[in-house]
Amino acid sequence: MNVKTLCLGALSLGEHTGYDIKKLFESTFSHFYNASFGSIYPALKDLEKAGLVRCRVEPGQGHPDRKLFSITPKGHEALVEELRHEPPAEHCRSGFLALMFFAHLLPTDRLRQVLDEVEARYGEELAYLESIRHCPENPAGANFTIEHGIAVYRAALAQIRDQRDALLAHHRDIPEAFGEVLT
Amino acid sequence: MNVKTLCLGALSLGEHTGYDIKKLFESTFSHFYNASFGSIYPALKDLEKAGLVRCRVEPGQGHPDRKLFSITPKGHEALVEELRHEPPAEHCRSGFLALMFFAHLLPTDRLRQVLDEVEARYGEELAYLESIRHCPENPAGANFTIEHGIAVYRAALAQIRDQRDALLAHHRDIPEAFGEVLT
DNA sequence: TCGAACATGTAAAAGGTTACATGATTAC
DNA sequence: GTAATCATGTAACCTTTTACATGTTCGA
Repeated sequence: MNVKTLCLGALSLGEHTGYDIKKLFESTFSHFYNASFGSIYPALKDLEKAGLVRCRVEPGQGHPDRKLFSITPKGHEALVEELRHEPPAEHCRSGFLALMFFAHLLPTDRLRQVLDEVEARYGEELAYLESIRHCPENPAGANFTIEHGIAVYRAALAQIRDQRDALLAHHRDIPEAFGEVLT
Repeated sequence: MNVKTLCLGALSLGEHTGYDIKKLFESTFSHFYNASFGSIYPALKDLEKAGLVRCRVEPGQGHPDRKLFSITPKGHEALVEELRHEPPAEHCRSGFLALMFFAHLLPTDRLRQVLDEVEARYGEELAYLESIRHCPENPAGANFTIEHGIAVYRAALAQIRDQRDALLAHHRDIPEAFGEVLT
């Protein structure tokens, strides 16, 4: 799965600008995919060159012309074909868990700060997903991803809240200097 | 967080070869980070050049010499410093949820196959994490990441098992051809 | 008046994967 | 005899991020 396919997928939902698609990545897609302008705009350009999307220009008022992209029949076919063969692979890299793995190397304050930050972030993501769930106009698959996100964030938050106090209580600050102990 | 920092972290646990570190990524780290040989070996080389790790060569029996890397005091300092400043960012891209979002574009058989595949994979990951939990020699942080993984996989599996039948029951195969409906 | 939202785009760099090259040993 | 495990490494490629460039409108 890549940005190009997801842009095509976004356009299968209706006509959108690159800016709109960025907002989609930041909202509905945010718990399972991210993309920056630097990958979205070139993706749209490639898709247009390949004839999978077409573009209609709307004069801009005080900002660049809006380029409204829509999917073509060929694009729809290509999307269906890709979804049929794309393996459900996951590339999850959690800086949070990587940091936690080495908790014994962190100062206590820093450990607390990391836990606070992640708890707050997951809380926000969860609140957002809860605010958009049970939406009748969503296709069934979209609701599945929302429920999945809610289930996962709830479990993650519960685990963090459950373990944080014990973790902090047993935590010892590392000594300031190590000298040549490990030489 | 990147492969270089995690290699340094791996070596903070003891002397290891690049091959060992790869196995660590595939086991203990697998639910929050992945890395291939193509990134591990160059990372180790860079770390050695920077004086953060050193290398001891053990003659190989029927295979290339084993290069045993260990962290230097300077490397330990650099690791602690990086962990202190690295933000707990996450880059999770789930091909599974991306596919599910567009479930209405998938043939029913394919949808079932995706669900089966992911359920099996999560089940294996969960079983693995459950097999290594409560290990006394693990640092507290490592156990935190294991418990976190267990909580998240359990929730994910429960959600999939809870929704899959309803999802499949209401699913309609897409028509074979679209023609010019969207033109 | 200051920042956020709207809107597009490029170029360089970072980071990593995939595929390749090599080859012995061990377990089934 | 065939596949997996052990063991290292490179090079080309791919994808994506980051930083930059530009400029208006609207709300606090």
